[in-house]
Parts: sequence; C-alpha cells; structure tokens
Amino acid sequence: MSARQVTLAEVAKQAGVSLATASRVLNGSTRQVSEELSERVLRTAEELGYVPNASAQALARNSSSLVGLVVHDITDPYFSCIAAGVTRVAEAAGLSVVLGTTGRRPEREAELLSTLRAHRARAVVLAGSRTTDRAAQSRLATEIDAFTEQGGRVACVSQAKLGTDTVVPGNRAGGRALARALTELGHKKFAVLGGPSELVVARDRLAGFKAGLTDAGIAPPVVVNGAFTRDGGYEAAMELLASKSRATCVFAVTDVMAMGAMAALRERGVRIPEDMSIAGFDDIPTLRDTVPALSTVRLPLEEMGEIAAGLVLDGGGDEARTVRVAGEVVLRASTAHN
Amino acid sequence: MSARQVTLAEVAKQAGVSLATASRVLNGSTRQVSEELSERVLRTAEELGYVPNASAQALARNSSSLVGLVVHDITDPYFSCIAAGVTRVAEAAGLSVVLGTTGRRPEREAELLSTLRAHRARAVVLAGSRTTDRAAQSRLATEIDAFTEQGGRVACVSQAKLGTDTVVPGNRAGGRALARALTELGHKKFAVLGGPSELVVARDRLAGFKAGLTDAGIAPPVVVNGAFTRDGGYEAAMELLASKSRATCVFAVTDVMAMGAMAALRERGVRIPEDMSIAGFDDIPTLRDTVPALSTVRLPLEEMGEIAAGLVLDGGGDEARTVRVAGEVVLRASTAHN
DNA sequence: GCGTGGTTGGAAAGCGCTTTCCAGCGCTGC
DNA sequence: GCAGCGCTGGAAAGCGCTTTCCAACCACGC
Repeated sequence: MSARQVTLAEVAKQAGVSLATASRVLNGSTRQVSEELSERVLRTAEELGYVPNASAQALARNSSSLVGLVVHDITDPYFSCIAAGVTRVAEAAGLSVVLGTTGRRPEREAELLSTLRAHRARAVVLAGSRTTDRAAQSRLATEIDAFTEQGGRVACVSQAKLGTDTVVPGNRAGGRALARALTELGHKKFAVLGGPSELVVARDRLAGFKAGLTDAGIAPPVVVNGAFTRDGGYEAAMELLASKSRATCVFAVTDVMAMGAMAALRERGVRIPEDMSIAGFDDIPTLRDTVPALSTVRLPLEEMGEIAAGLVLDGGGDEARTVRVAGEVVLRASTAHN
Repeated sequence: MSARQVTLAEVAKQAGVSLATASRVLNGSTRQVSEELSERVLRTAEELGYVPNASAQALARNSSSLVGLVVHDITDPYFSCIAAGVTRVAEAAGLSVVLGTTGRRPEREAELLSTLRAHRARAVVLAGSRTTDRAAQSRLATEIDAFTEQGGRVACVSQAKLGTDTVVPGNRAGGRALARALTELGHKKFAVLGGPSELVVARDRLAGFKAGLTDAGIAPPVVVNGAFTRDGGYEAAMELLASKSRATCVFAVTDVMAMGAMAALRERGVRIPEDMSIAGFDDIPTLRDTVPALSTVRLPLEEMGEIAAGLVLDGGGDEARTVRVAGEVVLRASTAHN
C-alpha cells in the first residue's frame, strides 16, 4: 500500500541523467536533448510508470491544466448539453474540467470561482444564467476580476455585460420569431410561463416573445412566473389554468418547464394541441421523443459549450469577444392551427 | 492585468508574523496560535484578498482537494443524475470534482484515471459501466492499482470485481422482478432490446429478465442488441419490427433506449400499449412526463452517486465495501394487460 | 594555436505552501 | 530557587517540478 509515487528525480537517477535533462525530455521544452539521452529517459519513465505530479508542475509553471465549468444543475439537460461541449473541447486540448454546481444559488457562483482561482484554473466557463440580484452580481464581478487579474480567462454562456467572452444565444430574437410563428398559426390569445423574474435569460425570451406579439398586433400575453424547472412549469401551468385565462397557446420559456406544463395540462384534461397549443425553448435532445412533439426554438447547446470553451482556451486578445448563435423555430405537433 | 497573486508570505509580512504562523492560522492546523496574532492574520488575509494556492498546498501536503468522476456521456441523464449526487457530496466536503468523459471508449477510462493520478486526486468515482473487453479491463485494473497505491480511493457504480468500493444496483433482481410483473399482466411473448453485449450492466439486466420469465414458465425472449443510447433503442426496435416477432411486450434495458424504441414503434403505427407494451429500466426523472408514462425499474440514481462519493471520501478501511441498492418495479401506462 | 559562437548537460534557485524542529517563556512542584 | 514541563512563535527544510545560469564541449576561421 502507498508505494510512494515515482518522481522525476528517480527517473533521472535511474536513467543516469540530471533532473534538468529528464524534465526537458519529458515535457517538450524548447531545449534540445541528444537522441541517446532522450531515448534513455523516455524508456526509464515508461518502465517506472512515471506520471508527472500535476500540482508540482502547476506550481513551477504557475499555471495549471484545469478548466472550470460552473452550472446550476448538471441534471438539467440544458446544462448537461453545454457541459458535454465544454468537456469535449477541453479534453481534446489535454485539459481537465472541474465541474461546479451552484444549485441555483447565485452566491455559490462567486464561491466556486474563488475555488477555481485557488486551483489556478487557466480558464472557466460560466454557464449558469445571470441574475439581476445586485449583491450577487457585484460579488461575482469582483471574483471575475480577480480571476482574470491572475491570468485566467472567463467565458459566459448567455448574458454578457461582465466584460468577459460570451456566447449569446438569440433569446430575444428566438422568442420574437416564435411569437410570430405562433400568431401565423392563428392564435390570438397567449399565455407565457416565465421563469423567475430575476433570471436574465427568462426575461429576454419573454421580452422577445412580447415583441413578436406586438409585431403581429396581438395583445400582450398573460404571464405566470415559476421556477426554471419541470416543477416550476407544472405549477405555473396549474396557476394559469386556475386563472381561467382564455389563452389558446402557451409559451414556456424552457423546454423543461414545458414538460411540466404539459403534465399539468394533461392532468386537467386539457388536450394538446386541440385545446391548448404549447411551445418551449431550447430543443433539448433528450426531450425530442415526447408526444406530442414539442414546438420550440432550437439552440445548438453542445456547440455553445464548445464555442465557449474555444473562446476561453484560444488565448484571445484583451478584448471581450461575443459570439452570437441563432435560435431556430421548429414547429411540431404540440402547436396547432387555431 | 496580471497583478500577481497574493501569497501567504505577503500576508505574513503585512501582519508582522512568520510564514509558519500565518499558515497555522489560515488552515486550521492542530497548533494553537494566540488570539491576537490569529486575529491580525485573518484580517490581513481578508484585506489582501488572499486565496491559498491549491497546487502549492497539494504539493506540500501531498494530497489534493480534487475528486475525479468518470462517466461515458454527461448528456445521458443516467450519468448526469449520478454526477449530481457525486458533486453534491464532494462539494459539501469542500472538494472539487473533475469530470472526465469517455465517450464510451473503454480505453479512455484508464487514460482519465492516469490524469487524475497526475493531479493526485484523493478519490475517484467510476460511473461508466464496465465492459468485458479484456485488454481495456486489464489496463484499467493496472491504473486502479496505481491510483490506490498512491493513496487514492476508487469507487465504482455498478459492477464490482475490481477490488474497489462499489455501489451495485440490483440489475439482475430488478430485471427479474420486472419480468415477473409483466408476466402477471398476462404477456406470454417477450422481446428484449439489449445493450451492446459486452456491457455488464446490460447483460445483468437481460439475465435477470430471462430468469424472471423462466420463473413464470415462459419462453425466453427474442433479443435484439443495440447501442446503449436513444438511437440504439430506435434501431433495435426497428429491427425487431422487421423480424415479425410475435412479442406483445418489449423490455428495453434502459429508459433512454426505451424512448428510442417508442419513437420507432409510433413511427411504424404500433400503438403503445394497445399493440405493444414496453418497459424500461432506470426511471430517469427527466423522462417521467412522457406519454404514455413508461413502466420501468426505479433506481435512486442521485442517491447512488451520493453513496459512491460517500464511500470514497469516508476514509474507509482496506476492505472493498459493497453497497447494494434495490430497483423497484413501477408499472405505468406503457404496459397493459394482455 | 586560439578565440568565437553554438550546442548540450547539470547545478541550483525558486514556485507557495506545510511541518518539523528548536528557542523562549511562564508555570508547577519539590 | 531551580529542574522540568507545556505552550507558542519562528527558522528552515522540504514537496516535485521548471528554468535560469553556467560549464563543458564541438567545430570553425583566422
């Protein structure tokens, strides 16, 4: 048990070379090492099963091979898709990703960032949606500054405004386009199941949707707010039904919320789409097989994760870059003509 | 830009104490430090925004605050649920989890373990299901040994046999109980959409299911293998339909596969459950709202992640421990009487 | 023959922290 | 009054690696 780890020094000694030479061979430094020594070191390292101590390397180089990824809830397919994109790119670059989950508590974001800073992570992707909570935002901004000061890069998915690289999905444009598509189906009265009002993503989608209705000369929708989860959608839908709204079409700002809403509607005997049309946002792959198939705005989630990771790993200049990705309205069986 | 990081030495100097004292104050060592100095150090650290360098700490202590988590595909809700459990426990213990994804390539598992070893992760949870691929298994076993030799702990979810702590879901028992429940519904001819034959989880579920049928004196099922994914389920179901099987009930060894299969059945005009009953395994939370609701064997996935993390973080003796968690059959609308 | 420049190998100084070891001090007990 | 103890603070030795700096050496050209 606990046979101590093989160190570079042991490899060097065994191979009959100096520490410096061994290091140069095993990490591709700029310096040349003769074919013979190089070969010998490589072989010895292999034989001894040498694995460099990442902490020591990080300390000596003052930069680690860690990339942070902060999400609210890895169980939510929205985040797990983004996570898949981020890890794919990071692993391809030979980096390890450390996953932090906030459980939707804004203050956790700053804490996690601080931990990541302690690890001297070279970059971090913040996928949690920004809130409008002033205190949390300012604490977060401070941490982001500290992190970048220290030489790390930060990218956000959704929501810029923090001076970082950002991948911005077309939340507003998507909501607007969706509204237009739905009005073209003949709907005149709409309801929206919005997320918590402090979440910027939710607000943007809602704002876009309202704008789209206005474009079509249709009255603003009834809005019921709920948590950004399946249960939030369920409850919001129940509330909507209780309110005796005359809406014929409801827009849930998230596919996951839409799932909950559909469950609520079914439970109350409301047929989809005959009695009520419903649409979501995100186009979560895991949910594509639901019946009736959910109309939604497709976002390339994995790709967004890849882009964010790319931004943050590509070195990049001093300027904050912003990549916009468009949402694409896809109408399926959950929305019908009215 | 790049204002160098505040070091312990700076804090010590500023507070007018030695490095040793500062260290003792800021990390809760066993040694006592006078109230006054302690207070002074704490305040200075706060003022300067000191964050300890995790790499340096890891190096000096010869143990890091990292916990590894290896999954096949974080996008698969089975894994993301487990991941949620693991991260919850790890974060509660003040540790950071580094997430590695194999993309279902067995050899990646060993690579990731090696990376984790380089980081001196103090523990790792292997959630990817074991295969029967001999070469990969032996390479993996070697890495696991190396990892534990070095003082790290390893836990597996599903599948023991590797001398590590393990959380074992009742795959076999669950399959068997499900088979019994389905025969009680009156079904006589079954089909199974099995995973790739080298995956132990898939084999166990299938074996249990067969045993259950045997218990009931029913003929063995037709088995069609497919990938352990939604698309795998879709294709396997298509193949099954093409084979003109007379089965009235089909068991997909995974909820995710069942989703694919249901899509295939619907596409071919097969009504569920009137024409064909279908059941899955796992009871993925995200999929609970599908219509018709999927009969399945419920596994407490998040809890399994928590247990695994608990095993691996609780120190634990030298003996490999095994925790069994039972699956619970839940019959819903996707299976009907025959 | 010897200075020059270009290589290659090694010694050693860190990187930021923990922890041992020792010195100093105020007590207690005889 | 003093040996002996328990306690606190600091000096310093690492932890395993990278990287500078220097020495040694080779081949040249004059």
